[in-house]
Amino acid sequence: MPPLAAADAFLVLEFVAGNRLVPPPAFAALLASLPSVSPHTSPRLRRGIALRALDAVFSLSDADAAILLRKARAVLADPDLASCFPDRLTLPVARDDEAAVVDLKRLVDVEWADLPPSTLEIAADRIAGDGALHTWADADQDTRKKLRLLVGESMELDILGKLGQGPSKVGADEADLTRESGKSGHAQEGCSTPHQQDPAKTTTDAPKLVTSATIKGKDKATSSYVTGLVAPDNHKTHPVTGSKRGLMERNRTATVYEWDDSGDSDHERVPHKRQLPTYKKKPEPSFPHKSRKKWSEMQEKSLMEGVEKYGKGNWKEIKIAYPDVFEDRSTVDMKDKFRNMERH
DNA sequence: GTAGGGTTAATA
DNA sequence: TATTAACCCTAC
Repeated sequence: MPPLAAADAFLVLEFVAGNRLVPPPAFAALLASLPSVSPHTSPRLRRGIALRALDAVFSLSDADAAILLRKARAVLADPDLASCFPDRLTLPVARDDEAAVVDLKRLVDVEWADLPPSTLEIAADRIAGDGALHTWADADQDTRKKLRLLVGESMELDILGKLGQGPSKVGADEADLTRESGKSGHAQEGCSTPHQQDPAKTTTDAPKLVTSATIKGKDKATSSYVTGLVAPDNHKTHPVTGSKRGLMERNRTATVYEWDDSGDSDHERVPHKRQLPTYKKKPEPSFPHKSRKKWSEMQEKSLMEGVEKYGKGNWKEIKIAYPDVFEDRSTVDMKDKFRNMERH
């Protein structure tokens, strides 16, 4: 895989840094494997790294409350963090150290919950979330093609349906889309959302925190740990609709690995001989097969009608002709069903 | 995108 | 256990 461009590395890092579920070793490995993201940093990225530093302090199981407070105080005293937590996140004054630690943990939880969305999440929201209608309405033919690749046909159907532009405009029906080509496309602008950058800061500043030891050796690292997280399988069809899956849709056949962060601290690694963190395979998800759906009388009747009207084998035309009836049936389903019906 | 063989789950 | 409908896989 070619190395990520710095701007793309920023997007990945900014997203992952703010995800508390990503364990420290995985985050450290990601930092090491990505190209330098300087100077593309953001308040979210700095806050994410700062909160990770505090989480690292609280993860010290063998330290008593006084030690935890001292370490947390050191993190909060870092000048780089002052701008991250202007108001709420200050060392609480409590009756004793243990109570203060509890209070601080609670404040850290609140800060995690209040992290602003990442640039990637904002972009995703614009093409498939709350902002999707506006984006799709403004998109021209070419832009919609790109958007379709990202969200998948079923999501596109949903969005166009809400726009009142029926399902016949989707997919192969390029003629309809062509009629709209006069409009100018703005959707892609969403992908170039300002990165909330602070040009004065660089990521070489932020990692002065607890994670600094893991960041120092990052320049020459080439391992791409994240590539093993999810297996791309987007050439397959959608498990329910039969349509092509979008890049943003969950792939039920993907294998998911979890980082095992037990006893693996980065500073223990030998320079230039980086150790891959161990990982364990997650149990299979609980949906091994698409649940069997019996064909309704309406579906059977419409299928027969469609075959009479459009001819056997023109499953796609029939599906388009009865969008509501065959919403949850793929053309393969329809072919199989008709074959079954023919046997009687 | 479609056809046809194979597999699996539900039902008698 | 046999049958059948629904679903999957692969070649074209």
